[in-house]
Amino acid sequence: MSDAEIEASKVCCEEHSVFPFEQVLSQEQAQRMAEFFGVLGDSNRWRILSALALQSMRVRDLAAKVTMSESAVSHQLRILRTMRLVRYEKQGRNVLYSLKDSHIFNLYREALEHINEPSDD
Amino acid sequence: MSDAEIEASKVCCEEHSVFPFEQVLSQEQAQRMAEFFGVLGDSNRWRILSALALQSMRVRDLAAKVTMSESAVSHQLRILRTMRLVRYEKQGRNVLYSLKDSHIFNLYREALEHINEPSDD
DNA sequence: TAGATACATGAACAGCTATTCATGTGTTAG
DNA sequence: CTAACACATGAATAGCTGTTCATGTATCTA
Repeated sequence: MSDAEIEASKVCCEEHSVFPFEQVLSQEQAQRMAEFFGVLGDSNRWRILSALALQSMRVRDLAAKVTMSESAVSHQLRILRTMRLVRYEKQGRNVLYSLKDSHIFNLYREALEHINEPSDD
Repeated sequence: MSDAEIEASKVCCEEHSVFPFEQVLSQEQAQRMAEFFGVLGDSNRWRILSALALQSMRVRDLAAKVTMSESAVSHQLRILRTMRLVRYEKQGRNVLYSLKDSHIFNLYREALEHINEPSDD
């Protein structure tokens, strides 16, 4: 491992405690955050995302997997697509949906860590 | 930097791509996630959190800072307290609120990274 | 071409949420 | 003790959200 790589690793880790706020978020910034996290504020969307994390799927199979109507799933996928959380790929009359990137994993783990943290009161 | 520290750095960084889902989230797991992220799905709560990130504050000052009524802020702080995102500290007839841990920073940065990511369509 | 299949979408409605307003509780100052 | 202050909280209401149901569009099959 080169000195440069070691430095890179160090920065990578320290990055997690970099203070991200310089002032109170503006209405617009706060709104953008809220819209994004709001999408993650629905249990059925989490079931859909976790299903797609395991395997890319058609709408029909996805609906069966998470026990929702195809219509409901389709509506939700539209929202997830708007937030660029899932990828859309038309294949004949089917549509294959898949997870777009790994940010959702990091968010999930971070949240889980927070939820499982001891009370400390 | 010792070899051990270098290894630690490496693990820290690689951790970010560890696959967290073994199967579709259960209704209960999904519900827990949704409840947590739902709290982050409100722009006023983000403004409150960002204000507290800059400085611990009384309810009254916080309300002024984010231009909300004291009552509205108090209601929101209750929700943030339930999710253990803020710390409550009574000081006479004032109450000092502060950010509880740094998870919120990581979530914020992760979200921002996602939001700012190029479309790639 | 006709019918079936896969998915999307608009409207409507039920349930949830965040604010306001009124009021309650505990603390400090006069 | 009394008034003012800081904050919390319950009820009510307006606005938002997610589902269902009906319908639309595109694709494949017979």
